Amino acid sequence: MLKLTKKADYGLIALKYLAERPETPALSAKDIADTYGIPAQLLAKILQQMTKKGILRSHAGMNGGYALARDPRVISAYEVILAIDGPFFITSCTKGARGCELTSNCTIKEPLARVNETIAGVLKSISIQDLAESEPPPAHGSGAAKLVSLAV
Amino acid sequence: MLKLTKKADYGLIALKYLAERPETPALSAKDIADTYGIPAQLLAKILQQMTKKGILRSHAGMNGGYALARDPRVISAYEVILAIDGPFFITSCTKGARGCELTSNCTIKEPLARVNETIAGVLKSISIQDLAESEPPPAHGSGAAKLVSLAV
DNA sequence: TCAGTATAGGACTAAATATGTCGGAATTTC
DNA sequence: GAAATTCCGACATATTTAGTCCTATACTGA
Ligand code: SF4
Ligand code: SF4
Repeated sequence: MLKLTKKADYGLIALKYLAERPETPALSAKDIADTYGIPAQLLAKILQQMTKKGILRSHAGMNGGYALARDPRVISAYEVILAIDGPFFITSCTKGARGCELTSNCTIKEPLARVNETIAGVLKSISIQDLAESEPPPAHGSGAAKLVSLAV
Repeated sequence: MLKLTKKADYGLIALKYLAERPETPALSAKDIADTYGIPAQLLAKILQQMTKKGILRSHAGMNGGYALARDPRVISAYEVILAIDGPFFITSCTKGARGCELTSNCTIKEPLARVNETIAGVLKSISIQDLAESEPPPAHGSGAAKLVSLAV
């Protein structure tokens, strides 16, 4: 419940890895997978999905691989999760077609939709750059503090 | 991914329903389940779990049922989710025993732990009372605005 | 005291989702 | 042309979620 999929997790790891190596022209899925012990074929698919969504650039052939398509500061965690796992909803109802049958008479749908927006906002406020920068565990509040407004 | 379980959903619905009827001494699981078309036995278990965690009071026998154990203002959505679905973690690693094998050399674990705390904070800031009050869809920002500090 | 109503809880099944694998085709470099 | 690599769909497996069944226990009121 309310858990990130490993695919999204893997995707974030890979992006962070790429963000930390801006000089390298490209890294193959296998390279990254081996570094972290992630199943190579699975990671390959994840990178492909991100490529389709414009987060990565890909290049086939020898010395090919993937590179960030944009500055890591303008790639949000939200965007990554969206690319890998599809639309982001904490409830089952908003999930397009076969949602929840209670949708019509459910009374907590609206409040939860706002919670959903808030969490999405949190995720949107985090960039790949933020992940890459937080290498040294900050003593206390060293990172940039962000304010998220929540209306319930 | 990052989706609330239906059990937590059902639990919140039931609590809201109870919060809106402070005068009634108790409502049975069946009553609530029938009102919303939720599987009765499933809801019963959910209510039992919340009773064990001290969110509800229960009473067997005729005219028995469940009632809020505390003021709805001091029951948070976080607490409810915790009672129903167990410890709240968006990542697999922090999940006690059989987590993720990457835990040792994973570089995004720490940042994600902070995201986890932020989301938990959002959930903690929402009370059952908030859910019950938001009945009339507010025009815009009618609800109490809350600020959540996020350090990445 | 007994019948009816309700909670309590274990064991189980079924459905859905997440995770990982296989096999092959297309692309690029050397 | 051979090796490295992305690309893509179909498949298989594992885990989680959702829901059911059955039985025991507790309380109420006639
Ligand atoms: S309709 Fe209500 S119960 Fe169904 S998924 Fe949406 S919020 Fe949850
Ligand atoms: S260790 Fe890293 S990859 Fe594994 S679950 Fe935690 S954050 Fe995700």
